[in-house]
Amino acid sequence: MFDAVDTNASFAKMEEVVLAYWEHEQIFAQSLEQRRGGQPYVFYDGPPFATGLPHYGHLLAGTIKDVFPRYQTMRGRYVERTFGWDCHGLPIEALAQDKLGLAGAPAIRDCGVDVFNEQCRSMVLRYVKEWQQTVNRMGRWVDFEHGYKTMDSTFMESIWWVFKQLWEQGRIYRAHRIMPYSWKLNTPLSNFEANSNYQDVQDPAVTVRMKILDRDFPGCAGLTTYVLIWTTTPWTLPANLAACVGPDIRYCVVRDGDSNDAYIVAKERLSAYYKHESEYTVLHECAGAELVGCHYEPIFPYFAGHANAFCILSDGYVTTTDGTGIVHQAPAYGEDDYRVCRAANIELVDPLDDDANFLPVVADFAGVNCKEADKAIIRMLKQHGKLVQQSTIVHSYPFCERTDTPLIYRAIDAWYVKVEDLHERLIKNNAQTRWMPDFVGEKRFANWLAEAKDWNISRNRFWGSCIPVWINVEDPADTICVGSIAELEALSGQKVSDLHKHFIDCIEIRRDGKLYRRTPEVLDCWFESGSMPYAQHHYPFANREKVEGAFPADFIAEGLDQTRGWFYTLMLISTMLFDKPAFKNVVVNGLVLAEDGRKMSKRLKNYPDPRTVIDSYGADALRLCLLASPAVRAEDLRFSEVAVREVMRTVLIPLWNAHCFFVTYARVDGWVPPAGQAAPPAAPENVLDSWVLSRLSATVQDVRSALDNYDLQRGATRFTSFLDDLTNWYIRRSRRRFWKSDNDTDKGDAYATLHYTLVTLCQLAAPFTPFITETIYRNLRTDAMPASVHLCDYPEVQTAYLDTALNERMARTMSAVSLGRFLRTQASQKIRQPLASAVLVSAKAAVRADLEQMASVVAEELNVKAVLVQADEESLVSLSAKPNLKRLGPKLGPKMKLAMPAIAALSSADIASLRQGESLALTLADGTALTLSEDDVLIQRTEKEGMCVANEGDITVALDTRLTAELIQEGNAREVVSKLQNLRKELHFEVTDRIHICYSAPVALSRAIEAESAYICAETLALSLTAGDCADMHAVDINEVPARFHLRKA
RNA sequence: GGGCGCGUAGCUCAGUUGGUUAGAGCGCGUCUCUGAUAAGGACGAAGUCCCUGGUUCGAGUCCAGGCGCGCCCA
Repeated sequence: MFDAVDTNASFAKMEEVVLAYWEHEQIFAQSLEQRRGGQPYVFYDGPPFATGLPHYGHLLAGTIKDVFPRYQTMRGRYVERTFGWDCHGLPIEALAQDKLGLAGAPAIRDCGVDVFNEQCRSMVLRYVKEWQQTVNRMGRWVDFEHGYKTMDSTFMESIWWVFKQLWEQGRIYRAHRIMPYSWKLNTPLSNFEANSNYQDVQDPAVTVRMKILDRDFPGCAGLTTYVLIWTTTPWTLPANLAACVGPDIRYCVVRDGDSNDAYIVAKERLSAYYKHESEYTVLHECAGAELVGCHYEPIFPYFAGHANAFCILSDGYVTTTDGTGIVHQAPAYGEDDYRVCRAANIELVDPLDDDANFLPVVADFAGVNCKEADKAIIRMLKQHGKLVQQSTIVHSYPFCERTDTPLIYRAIDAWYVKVEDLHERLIKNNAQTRWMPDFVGEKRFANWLAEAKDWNISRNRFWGSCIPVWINVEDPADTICVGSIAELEALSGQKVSDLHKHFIDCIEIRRDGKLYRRTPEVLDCWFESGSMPYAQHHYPFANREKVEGAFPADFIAEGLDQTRGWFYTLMLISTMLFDKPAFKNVVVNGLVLAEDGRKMSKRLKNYPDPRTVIDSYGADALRLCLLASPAVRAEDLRFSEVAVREVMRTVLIPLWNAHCFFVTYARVDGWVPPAGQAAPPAAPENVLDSWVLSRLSATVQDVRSALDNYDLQRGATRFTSFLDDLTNWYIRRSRRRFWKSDNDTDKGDAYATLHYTLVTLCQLAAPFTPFITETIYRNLRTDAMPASVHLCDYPEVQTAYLDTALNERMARTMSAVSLGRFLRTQASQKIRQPLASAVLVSAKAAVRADLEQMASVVAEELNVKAVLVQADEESLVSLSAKPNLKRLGPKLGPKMKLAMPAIAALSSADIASLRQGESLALTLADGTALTLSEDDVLIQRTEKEGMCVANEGDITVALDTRLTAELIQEGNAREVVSKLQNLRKELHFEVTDRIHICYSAPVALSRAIEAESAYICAETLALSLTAGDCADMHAVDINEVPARFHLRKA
C-alpha cells in the first residue's frame, strides 16, 4: 500500500527528508558502487576560491555539473566527482593582508613570509563548510572528502612536474614586460585582473615643450625650436627618453604668437592649441619621417647622457586623435614606448621603488609616490618655462581590484611560457571538443587561441606554487629547474616536506662549487587550475594509469567568463604536455544577473539570498528554473524569485498532485502494483492509456537526445511539457475511471498506466529535480525496484508504445474540444449545461476517421449528448484559396505577384474541382499560362455569419445551443452536484465518505432534484436525498435560484 | 579599439532550410471549470520583431552599415 500523501506538502521540508535519507543510506556512494566496472565518464571540476560564499553563478554551474553525472550514472557509466579548491593567489592573500593589517609586499616581508603564508593557509578553508552545505542543499552530488586542494604538497609537486616538462621543451623564458602594477600590493597584475576595475577619474593633461638641439628648420632662423609633447601621466616625464612621431603624419613648425618661439605640432592638432590662425605662423611643414633623428634637451637632468636617448623616433602607433601628435616615450611605463625604444637601442630607466615612490636618482621628488608627484612635477615644469598648456581630462583608468588604488603600467621582470608557436595545435585540439553552445568554441575560443600570446606565469607574491628554478648567484644565465621533491632533496641534500615559499626559499643548491638560489616569484594560480587533471591525482608520481585512462575529460562545465581562464589553461597545458584537448564536451553557462539587469551586488542588495529562495520554493524549483533558462546556453539570465515560484507552481505542484491523485485513489481501491518492475497494461484498450504511453515514449526519446547533445534547456522543457499533457489531459480525462467503484479492467489499466507513467517520469526527470522525483518514486516503487530513483537505469525509449498516428489523432481531438469550448463561451453556455449536439466537420476523410474514433471523448469534454461527424463543410463555412508560397514561390518567382490575386479570386466551384484532384488552368494578367493542382493552394475557411461555428485548419465545429426543458433540468442537476461536491470538500469529508443530504429549494428546482436524485446520489456518494428543513443548512445558488443543503456523514 | 553574443508584447523568453495572420508564460481585465491541483480552460487589451540600406516574388530570419547592452581581450 502506498503512503498517504499531503497535497499541501512543503517542498523545502520534503527535500530535507530526502537529504537525510541520501545521507543515511549513502545513496551517492551506492550509485557509484553500483556502476563500478562500468565505462568511466570523466568529469573535471573547476576549483573555486573558498574566500566567499557561493552565489547564483556557482549554483547554476553546480547544477549543470550535477545533471550530466547523474544522467550518465543512470545510463550505466561510472562517474567519479571530486570537488576541488583553489587555495592560492591574490584573493586569499588580500584577506590575509587585511587580517594582519599589512599594506603591501614590504610589510609582508617585514612580518615574515612564514607568518603571512601560514595566515593564508589558516584562512583558505574558512568558507568550506558553508560551500559544502549549500552545494549539498542544492542536491549536487560531489565528493568533498577526497577533494583536491591546490595547496596540497602532492598537487604542488605535480605542478613542478608540469613546469619542468615545459622547461625541457624550452618554453619557459624570462623577459621584461610592461604590465599593470599595483603599488599597494607591490605586484604586477595580469591584464585580466587589471581590466576588472576601470573607474572614471580626472587626471592632469599637460603639454610640455622640449628644446630641439641639432636642427634648423626653414624659416626658423633666430628662433628657438621646441617639440611639443602631451601626456596625462606627468610622473612619467622624469623617465622620458625619447619622443615619437607618426612617419606619415604631417607636422608643422609654427611661430607661436605668444612666446615668439617655434613649435613642432601635428598639422591636424594645431586647431586644438590655437583658437585662431592669427595666433601662429606656419614656418615649415613636413612628414613625421623628416623629424626622426632630431635631438632635444632632456626635460629633467636625471638621465642626461643616457645612451641613444632624447631624440625623435617614429612609429605607426602614433595618432592625431589627441595631444600634439608627438608622443613622449618613457619605455619603463608603456608597452609601445618600450617597444619603440628597444628598437632604437634605448635601455629603459625605471626610477620608482616597489611602492612606486621616486628613487633618490630623481632628486627633486625622491620618496614621493608617483601619482602624488604629478602636481610638483607640473609646478616645476611651469617654473622652468617648459609647460605650454595645462588642463584636466576625465577618462576611464584601471584601478587595483583589491585596493582601489590606481594601477600604473611599468616594466617588470617576468617568467613566460612560450605559446605563440602553438596556435595551430591549439586550434586542432579545440576542434575535437564539443562546445555548448557551439559559438563559444568555434568563434570566441577559437579566435582567442589563434591569437594567444606568450603567457606570463610569474607573480611577485608569496602564497602560491613556487617557480621551481634555482639561479646561479654569480651567473643568472646558469639555472636549474627542479621537477620533483626527490630531485630537490638530492640537489640540496635537505629533507623537503612543504613546497610553499617560506619552506623553499631558504633551500640552496650547491653544484660544482656554484651556489644557486630560487627565483623569488610564485606561479599564476591559473597554472595550477589548468594543471588539475594531472595534479589532482599527483600525476605522474602516482595514479599513472588512472590519469592516463581518464584523459581527456568527457565533460566539464563553467561560466562564459572562463573562456580565457580555466578553459584556456586546461587546453593550453594539455596541448603542451600531450598534444590533446583536455575535455571532450563543455557546457558554458552565462552570467546570472539581478532582476534589474545589473550585476548582483551585495551592496545594492538587488537579489534574494539563495538560502531564502531554497527555503521558500525548494532546491528543485531553483534548479529547474536555472536549467530551463537561456543561461545554460551562455546567455545572460536576469534572475527573479518570481520565476522560481513559477516553476514550483507550474511544474512541481502539478507533478506532486498527479502523485497525490494517484495515491489517493489507489489507497481507496487498495490497488497495488504487481510485483516486479513497474509496467503498463499489456494491451491497453482505452485510447487514453495508449496515448499517454506513446507521448511518454516520445518524451523519453526527446529528453535522452537532448541530454546526449548537452542541450539542457530542451531537455528540461520536454519533460515539463509532457507533464502538462499528463495532468491536464490524461488525468483530467481519466478521473472518472479512477472513481468508478467497480474494479473492472479499465480501472486496472488506468492504475497500471498512471503508475508506470509516474515512475518513468520520475526516472526521466531525476537528474533535473532529484528531490521530488525521489520522494514520489520512493512511494511508488515495488520491492523489486531499486530503493532510490537515482539507482535506477535511465528509461529506454519504448518504441512499441510510440504511435505517431495516435498522437496526431489526439491532437485533432484536443483541437476540436478547444473549438467547442470557444463556441460555448461565445454562446454563454457553461460546460455544466448539457447541450444536445456538436457537429464536427472535415472534408478530409483521415481527419473524420480520427474524430469519429474520439467522439466519446469530445462529447464528454464538451458535455453534449451527441457528436456527429460529417464531411460537408460548405454549409457551415465558405472556402477561399491562397497560394501555397512554399510550392509556388520557387516555381513562379517574380510572377508570384500576378498569381496571388488570380488565386484569391478562385470561385468555390474552382476550389471544389481542385480538391477532387483536377488541375486548373489560369491565365495571369501578363498572359502567362499557369496550371494549378490541389497542392499549389491552401484552402481557407471562414465561418458563415449567424451560426455557432468555429474553424481551425481542417476542422470545423458547430454547436447546437438550443436548450430543452430536459437539458435545463439536467444542467440544474449538474449544478447541484457541483455545489454538493464543493460542500463535501469544505466540510473536509473523505472522498469515500457516504453521506445523507437534506435540502430545501423552490418548487421548480425541488422537482428537478427529485427527478435527478439517482444521478445526484451516485455522484455525491449520498445514501439519501430528502427535501425538508434541518439545522446548519448551507445556502447556495443553483443557476441563480437560491437553495439550502445539509450534509452529514452516514 | 578588437573578438563573440544579445536586442521580438509591460516583464521573462520561443520563433526550424527565408513562406502566408509573429507565438508562449507571467502580469492585467472579463468569464469559466474543478471531489488531485497553489492548478486548468476561453476571450480581451498589449508589437515600429533596435535603426538604415541591400539581396529576394517574399526578410523577425540572409548580407552590409549603424545604435544599445553584456562578456572577453587590447
